[in-house]
Amino acid sequence: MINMKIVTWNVNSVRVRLPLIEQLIAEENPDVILLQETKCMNEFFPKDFFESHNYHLAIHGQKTYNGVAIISKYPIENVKWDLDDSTEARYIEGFTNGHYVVSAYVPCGNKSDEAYKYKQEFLGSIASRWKGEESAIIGGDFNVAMSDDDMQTPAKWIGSVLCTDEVRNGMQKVFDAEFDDCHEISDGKNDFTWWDYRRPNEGLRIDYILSKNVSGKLKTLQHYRKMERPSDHVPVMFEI
DNA sequence: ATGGTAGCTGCGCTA
Repeated sequence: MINMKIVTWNVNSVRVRLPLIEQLIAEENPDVILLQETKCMNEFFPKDFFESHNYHLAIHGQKTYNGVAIISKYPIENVKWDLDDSTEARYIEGFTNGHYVVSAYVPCGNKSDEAYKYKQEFLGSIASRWKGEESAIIGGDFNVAMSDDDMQTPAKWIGSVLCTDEVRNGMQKVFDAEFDDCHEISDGKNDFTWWDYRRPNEGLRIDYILSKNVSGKLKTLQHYRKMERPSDHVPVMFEI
């Protein structure tokens, strides 16, 4: 029996993506939606839209860049976004319908040496935050492809900050905090979650839903890539 | 071969 549906989605602007978010709600009726790259300050977040669909909100926005949110059919308690002392809005956690949930937007890390360093620190901070907790569900854009199976064209990505040994080790620290990658490859390398708008045949799996002490089934909603004005990421859904 | 697109912003930055 399914008792909870959780979707994570890097929408690349929540306001531009509202029509597709509305379709997601109509098709899947998720209990929880974890958003990344909302790209707007809290005062401009489309609260009325979500509330009219009977959702509660916990938002952590920022002008132009980043921005994360937890959208839930249930009240959201113990909301926190101070994972570290950064001014970048990349993290939010809350407790809803009996579960700790997290929406995380890990830095890409290709902007500068500092950004790359911060990517490692950010992954370490997530691992530290949840290491001792009994149960949690983290959805997000981790900007890490863990293996060649997560890459449509591995040779094109050699040396990329999305798949260096260092960032893979950083991501491994999160797994080592007793999180499971719920993903199962069904029929080959076909479960990518992101494509650069300029390179439509070089997909990567960099969006994950990780859980500890919660079992469920993961599904990548590929058809959201073929719609009008798609995000560069597709939604990933976890059914408990 | 080092381009290309998208979003937000304001003629550049980030991905």
